[in-house]
Amino acid sequence: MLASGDAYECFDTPEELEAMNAERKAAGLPPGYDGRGRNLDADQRAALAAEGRPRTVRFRTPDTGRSVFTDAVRGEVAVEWSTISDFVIVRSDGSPLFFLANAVDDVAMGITHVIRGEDLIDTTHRVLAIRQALGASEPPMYAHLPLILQADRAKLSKRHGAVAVEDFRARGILAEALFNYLSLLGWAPDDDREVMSSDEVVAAFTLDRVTHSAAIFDDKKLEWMNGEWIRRLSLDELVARVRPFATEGYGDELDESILVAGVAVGQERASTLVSLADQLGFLFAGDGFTFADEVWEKVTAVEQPAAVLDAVIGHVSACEWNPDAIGEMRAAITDLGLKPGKVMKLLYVAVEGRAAGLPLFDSIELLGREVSLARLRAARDRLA
RNA sequence: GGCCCCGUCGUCUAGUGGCCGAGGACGCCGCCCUCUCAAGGCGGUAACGGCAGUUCGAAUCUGCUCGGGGCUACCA
Repeated sequence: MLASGDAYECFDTPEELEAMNAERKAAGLPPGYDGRGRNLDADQRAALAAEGRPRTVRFRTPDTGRSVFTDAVRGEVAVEWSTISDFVIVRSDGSPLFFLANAVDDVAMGITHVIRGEDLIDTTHRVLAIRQALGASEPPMYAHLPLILQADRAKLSKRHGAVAVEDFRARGILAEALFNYLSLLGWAPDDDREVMSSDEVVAAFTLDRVTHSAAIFDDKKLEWMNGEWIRRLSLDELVARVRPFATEGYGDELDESILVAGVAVGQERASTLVSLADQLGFLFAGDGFTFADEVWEKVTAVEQPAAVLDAVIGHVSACEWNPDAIGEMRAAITDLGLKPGKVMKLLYVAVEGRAAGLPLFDSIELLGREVSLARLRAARDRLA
């Protein structure tokens, strides 16, 4: 490109370029290279190089005409060459800039389709010009996808929120859900489907249905979708996904049957693996079990809390051992003239340590009669 | 500042001149179910940025305007 004149050597110092842009700004001109190094002859270049000045290579952009390419999602995209000044393609340390590397790499690898973010749409003109100067034929098909923005409409950045897949994984988001959610940002199938597997998305995807405007990332919808996927997983699969979080929180020696049973109960409503694992805590607390102090006052501020606990203790110590039979405790509560729903939170705190968690009757069954009674009695003692 | 891209409910979107007095989903609100709730059921709230024009007819076409984003580096 140097030989053909498509590119030329420059010897400007950073200070000079800075001064040039300051001047242009002061004169009301847009920033950009003024082409001062364009017409140096060989002797001048040699002299400047001899001075020890930094050497860069700039691409010579046309002074007139337009650059046009057809984007698979946006159609024809054009820009006047006069608005693009000569740009650097080789740094003073000899390394190539993105535009050059991009063009060369795509040509070398025979790339046929370039599908990327809309933030690169303007650079396409430069890359295309370099390809042409390189003598490459048949430019690839370009498709620029809309950007994903944060709630404040700013570009998603590492400084705000989770943007790395590891962060989503750590939050207990399933890969299936993240893929599914992301695929629906800037694209939609021609029917009403939303919860789709990657195979279904791949089968339905076409570039012409890609949206044109940027999309804002909605965590709420992601979590909803994650819940949908948690419900779709087989129990074995879900247990495998939850296990790491459970062992991290409750130790490596977890009772497998309890874990499986707990996950089965939690699968119905959980929205993330983390929240599901979190709800399992009371099953593995052992002697370290404690009530949530912050809610104790509130849940005990009901009618006859002591009588309720006594009645439930009585029922649990004698009933058959299955959720339905354990659930008969409601009758015992009703006998006291109380509505079960009104005092149930007290029992949740007593058994699970918190006012809301896995369904109580299943939880008591999993915990076993002995442990359940011990916890109920501990709550009763604390009341007194 | 210049250039480029974009503009339908709070959010993701369907919609390509009449089927739209705008559909779905998340969220939110209410009710129901109910042992808590994060699940489920039912219902509701809520949008074509604005102004001109083209047309018998515009969310859909054109212009202007306003708004948002991107690029404009010896970042990628």
